[in-house]
Amino acid sequence: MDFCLTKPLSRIQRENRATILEAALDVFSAHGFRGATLDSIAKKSGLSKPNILYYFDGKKSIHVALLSQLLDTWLAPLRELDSHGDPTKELMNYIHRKLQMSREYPRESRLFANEILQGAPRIEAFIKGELRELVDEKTSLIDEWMQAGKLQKLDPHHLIFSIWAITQHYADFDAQIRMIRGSGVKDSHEGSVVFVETIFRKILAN
Amino acid sequence: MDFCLTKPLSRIQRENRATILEAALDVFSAHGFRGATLDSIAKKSGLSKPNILYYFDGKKSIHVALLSQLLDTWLAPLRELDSHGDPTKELMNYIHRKLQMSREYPRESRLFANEILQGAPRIEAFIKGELRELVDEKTSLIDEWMQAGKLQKLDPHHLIFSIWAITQHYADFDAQIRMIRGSGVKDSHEGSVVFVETIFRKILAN
DNA sequence: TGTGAATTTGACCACATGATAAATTTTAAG
DNA sequence: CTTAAAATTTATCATGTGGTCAAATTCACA
Repeated sequence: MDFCLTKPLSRIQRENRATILEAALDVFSAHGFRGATLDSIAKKSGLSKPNILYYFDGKKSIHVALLSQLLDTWLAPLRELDSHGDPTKELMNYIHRKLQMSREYPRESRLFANEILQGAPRIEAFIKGELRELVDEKTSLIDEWMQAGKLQKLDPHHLIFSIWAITQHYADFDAQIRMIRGSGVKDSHEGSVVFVETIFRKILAN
Repeated sequence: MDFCLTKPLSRIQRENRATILEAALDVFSAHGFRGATLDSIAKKSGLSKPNILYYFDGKKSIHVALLSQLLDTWLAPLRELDSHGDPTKELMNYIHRKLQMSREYPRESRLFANEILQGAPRIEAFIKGELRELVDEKTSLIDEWMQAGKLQKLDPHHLIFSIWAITQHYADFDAQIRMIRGSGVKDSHEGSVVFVETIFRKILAN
């Protein structure tokens, strides 16, 4: 069994698929695709290995399900960049939402990072298609704002890359950050919000 | 055989160990530790699998050799941050060198990223020790500069993290960047240098 | 409660992969 | 050249892992 276009899922199907995906997200984000094993997913989910393969067509199928689930939510914040809003406010809002996603969904961020690190073999079509289109659209908008003198003139592609870089860094390199700052830091999240807010306001200011 | 503290290496030993490490860097950086196989390293290096195990104690041993080789060069730029130099110039120089390393050694960057993504299991001691000490030292220096009014006041830890985030992003997420910008970009490197230079000058300006 | 469908399990299998041993070839010093 | 050490290969092993299958169990509904 796998995705089912014809029949609605039963209660058990919905619950168990969700359980499996939850466990798989843990395992894939922590060990990468090759490092993840069906056994570890089975153990973490509390289901037997054959039972997992009853709900998904295979290891790849679970991975794909996780990725496509992720990609949907990944695009949302950028999509909401509104051409009618105030440029700085719109971009700062985007940055905040991206940072928030890194905090709330670090596993998803690492899953994505793992995939890109390895050359994005399984989501190449998505990046070259949907994502690229969206980025093209939004960089055009940002460029208009810049040409209109409402933002500092910069390469809008690099601006977006830098937003991704910094916000995702807090999720992807969390282990390093924690080891370097040690336990002597009170509110690690608030500090990053303030810092990111500060530097991007400066970067965008005309 | 593995590292040899007692005897100097023969010519063949030096050459073959270098050949193996070169091939292994390709494989480990592209597929992560678990995704890398001795067979693929053997194939890429042109040596037989048992021959590889004649030069290294095992897969782990090759990986450790690569990491420790990497960590040495990784610290160098930050170490050179000079307390007697001009603060802005020193930091901009550090940023440039870090960006240059991402361009010249993208495989090393990805090897490192892979390791951190998975919780840095093999270099925890290095990060909590040597790296953390160095970062503490340099953040203190940067903080002095800030308190002396020579730089914009910011959390120096976050400043360093943001430098790492942006510079390494160009190596680690290269696949994504290329797919999004497509083939219609002439000098992709020069653009990133200009952008990074611009935003960090602004960030640091008082 | 009875019945067929849905779900779960235990026992496997085939293959990839890290690693070893012994035999063979190559290297280099005398 | 000789010859012992170094280097390389062939054959092989043990284990982990993705995946299958038929039997057993549970579930949902009349």
